[in-house]
Amino acid sequence: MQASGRPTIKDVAKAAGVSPTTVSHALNGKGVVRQETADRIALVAGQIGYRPSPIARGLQNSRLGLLALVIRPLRSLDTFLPEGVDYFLRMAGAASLAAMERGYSMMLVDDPTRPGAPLSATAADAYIVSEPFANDPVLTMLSERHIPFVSVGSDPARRGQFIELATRDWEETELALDHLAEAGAERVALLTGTDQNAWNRESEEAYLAWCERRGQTPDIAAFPEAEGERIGEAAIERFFGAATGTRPDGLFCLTGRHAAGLNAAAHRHGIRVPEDLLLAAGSGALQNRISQPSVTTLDLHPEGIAARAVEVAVHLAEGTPLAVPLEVPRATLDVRESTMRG
Amino acid sequence: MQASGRPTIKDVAKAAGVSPTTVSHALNGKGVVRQETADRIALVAGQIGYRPSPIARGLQNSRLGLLALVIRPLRSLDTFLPEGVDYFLRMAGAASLAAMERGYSMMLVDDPTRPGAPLSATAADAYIVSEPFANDPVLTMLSERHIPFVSVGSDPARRGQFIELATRDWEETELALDHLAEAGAERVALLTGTDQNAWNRESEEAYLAWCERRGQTPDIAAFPEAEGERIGEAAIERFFGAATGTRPDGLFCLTGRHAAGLNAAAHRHGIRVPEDLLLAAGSGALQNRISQPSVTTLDLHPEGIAARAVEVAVHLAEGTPLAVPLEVPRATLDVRESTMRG
DNA sequence: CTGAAAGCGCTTACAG
DNA sequence: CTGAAAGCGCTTACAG
Repeated sequence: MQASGRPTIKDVAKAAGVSPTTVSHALNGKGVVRQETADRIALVAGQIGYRPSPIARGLQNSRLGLLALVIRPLRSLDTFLPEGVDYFLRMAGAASLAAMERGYSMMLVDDPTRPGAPLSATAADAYIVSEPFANDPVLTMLSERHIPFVSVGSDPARRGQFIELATRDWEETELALDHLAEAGAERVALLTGTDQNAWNRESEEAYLAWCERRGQTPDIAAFPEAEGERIGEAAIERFFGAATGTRPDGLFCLTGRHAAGLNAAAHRHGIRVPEDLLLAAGSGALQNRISQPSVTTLDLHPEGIAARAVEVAVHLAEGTPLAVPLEVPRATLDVRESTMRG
Repeated sequence: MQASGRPTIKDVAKAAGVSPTTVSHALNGKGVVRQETADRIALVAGQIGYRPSPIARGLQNSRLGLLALVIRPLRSLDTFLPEGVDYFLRMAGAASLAAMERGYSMMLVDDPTRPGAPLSATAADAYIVSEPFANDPVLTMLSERHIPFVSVGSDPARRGQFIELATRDWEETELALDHLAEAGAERVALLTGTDQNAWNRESEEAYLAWCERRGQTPDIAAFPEAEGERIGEAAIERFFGAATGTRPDGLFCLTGRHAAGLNAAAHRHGIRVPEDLLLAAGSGALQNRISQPSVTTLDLHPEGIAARAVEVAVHLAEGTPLAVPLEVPRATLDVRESTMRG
């Protein structure tokens, strides 16, 4: 008996009058065991409630069939509530399913670098780190410990240093900006977040380049992701307040929650969407689909991203070569009322 | 060196010219090691990229600090998409956070009874099984293998046989039905799901008892959970079609997705909510909050349920007594336009 | 202060 | 067909 009271393979062996080796063989269908013996062992094992320890088994090849997903932005979002974090929830769910399909379990881990982190936090065979921050300590730690990982979106301070699933932040931003221009916007502003990740940084770079090409003066404001829809009033003040010079007639919000807040605040201030302001959001949330007016968003296809990330993680865990192209599926644009004039 | 190429404690010992024991002591701050030696060991360990194997460590006390959440209804929902499954996503997110706070990781597991299930699927220290089906094989398996678990909502065929967090399906149904009656409904119908779980069963029982008390003829229809909003037309036909005798003027839908579909379909058929039909849903989804008209829902407080379930699971994992009351927080009613006349 | 030995619960060559 | 032995990578009394 184990300390915890759980019967071990020895207990089964004793009870069945055989050796542990034979129990192992019988229960795993390996080696050669007389049918009669195998049956008896199975019976006895069932009777005394034996279950093989996955930990002891995992010790042989030091693999548990466990993947871990670390969604970094959740740190600053400070919530798992679904409003506006559709993207991450869809990603977590899809990643769990994709892992299951490949014979792995998926663990959601907050921050494995935390001092009090449980044993399991570092026990995964491979890690997926979504949207790491600049010089992200999680990547540093995984790298130092030689734990395989793939990041979704690069660490903006260490591009290309690790295995990363390239996101298409740049082209996605252009997709949205071009759409706003085609819809009739002359002066497009950018509302970004304050997290130091690739999504924010590259989108901003892409926006600046886009403005330069069009000969437009850039107009950027950053608000904390965690504020979500609450930024509405402040953002209206920033872009349309008395102190403002040229007002934008198009706005690209990098997050759906910011867009939702701005959409509602615009209505309160008599700024009509889409007549006065064409509005689009980077990562769509359910409320953007349902709001009045509904808001045009990018669909980044987090399910596709998750599936790809899991595929890579499994290859890393098993040490097989990465035949996979290290990029995510292309985003699509869901055009809605906020960018449809007339 | 390990087979996988990962350095082991022996490698560190060799490189530092000490015994594995001393390495263990030094790295874990146990025993007594001269500062000088400890420093050297730390340095060498860093250099060769040593990381202690959580699996080997876990073997000592056969605990990994890992909890698992099995959300049974996801099987039939067949999706992790957020629409209308707010409840489970909020639950999964909150459970992950609650686990982290208590020094555990949380694993989302599909079905540990599956033949191909990974080692990790059965490696958790304790399991939380949400809304088990009747005679749920997952509960049977966990029970047979003496793996600690708590079910959220009972297995309707085996009530009270296992450790379960009692849900308040009965009183929650009454809360919604009473509200519909107070709002002016004379003939309240019930739209339930087809899953064989406690939520569906007990709600139906509560509804029948409620009808009996009020002297009202019960009117129940069941539609598959997986159909979600697509049930709209069929449900309208069922309750308001030509073949229907007495039409209901109040309707309680057990799921938010069903309610959303019905709400939209009612509008298309000229059935006004709330004027002609008072509508309430059992487990609210975001779209119920945002739809036109918005729909009154119960808030089951999945975060509270998750926190409680994790608390119980941790006690089970650690073998400490359950001082916790085995019941979930009381649901509240979010009254919205669909039940507000005038 | 340091290390040899036993042990955690399994699996796997290998010998009988 | 069955079992003794070694080993997976650690930790932990215990002896020196």
